[in-house]
Amino acid sequence: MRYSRQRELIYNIVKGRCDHPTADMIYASAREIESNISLGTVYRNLKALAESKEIDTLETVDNRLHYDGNLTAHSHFICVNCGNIIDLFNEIKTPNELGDMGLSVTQSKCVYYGNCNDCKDIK
Amino acid sequence: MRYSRQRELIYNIVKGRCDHPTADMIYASAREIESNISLGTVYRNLKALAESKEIDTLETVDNRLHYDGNLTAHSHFICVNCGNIIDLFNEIKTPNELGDMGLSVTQSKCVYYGNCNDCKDIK
DNA sequence: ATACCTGCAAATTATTTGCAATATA
DNA sequence: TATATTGCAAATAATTTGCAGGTAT
Repeated sequence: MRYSRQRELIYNIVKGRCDHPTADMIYASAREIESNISLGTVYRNLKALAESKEIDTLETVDNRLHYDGNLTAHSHFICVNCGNIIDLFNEIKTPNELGDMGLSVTQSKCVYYGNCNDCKDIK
Repeated sequence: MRYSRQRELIYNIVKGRCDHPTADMIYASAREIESNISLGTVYRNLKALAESKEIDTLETVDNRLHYDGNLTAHSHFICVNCGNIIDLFNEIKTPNELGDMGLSVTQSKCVYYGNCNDCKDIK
């Protein structure tokens, strides 16, 4: 991967914020600094950065991909009312522990990724 | 919600299969029985059934919403190579336990849903 | 009879891609 | 110089929606 000013900007934006922005949010931020950066470039670089594991992705019910600059292991709480996404560090897991933070959990979804038995030897 | 033959069909399709079909897969199944059911009807009813908690949704990296007829608490394993989605029951959680099933875990994503502090009193 | 629900097709939204020009190594 | 990357605009893919007619209660 060759260096590009645009990719570095996008990387820094994602790394520098604590919310979990979508591509268009990152595009808006980027244009404040690089006024003619294109949306295609933002999408292309977000995808490249995610593939090279420099940033992480978060899939939500709103059907838009969210990006996360924090690569340390953590979970997320998503408010079904306002859509706010809250980071959960320190192995906070039980509904009771989350309740103590003011978060009433109604549902949880846990997804593991990796290679299944059939694809064990591939890549 | 009023009864409709189409919704009952869609509901039965989602409940009756163990994979985690997308809207177009459900549409294809539905058309085998109800040959002129429309894609819009499938989308509308899947959304309605998910909102009324009769079926569940599963968000994946492929950016298509998957549906799950199994409402019992369980997690999922998604193969990053073939995209196959495997149900994980019985509180199987650690990478070691998953390894024993032939699943090599490289990543996990856990998302909790509910109301945040600001939205506590809403609905 | 009153809405809810449908099929259809067009609209919307998110994301991807082809291309000619530009920038990096 | 070779080719990765860009901006732009058009294409694609998933999902939603407006509407006129059909259907459940």
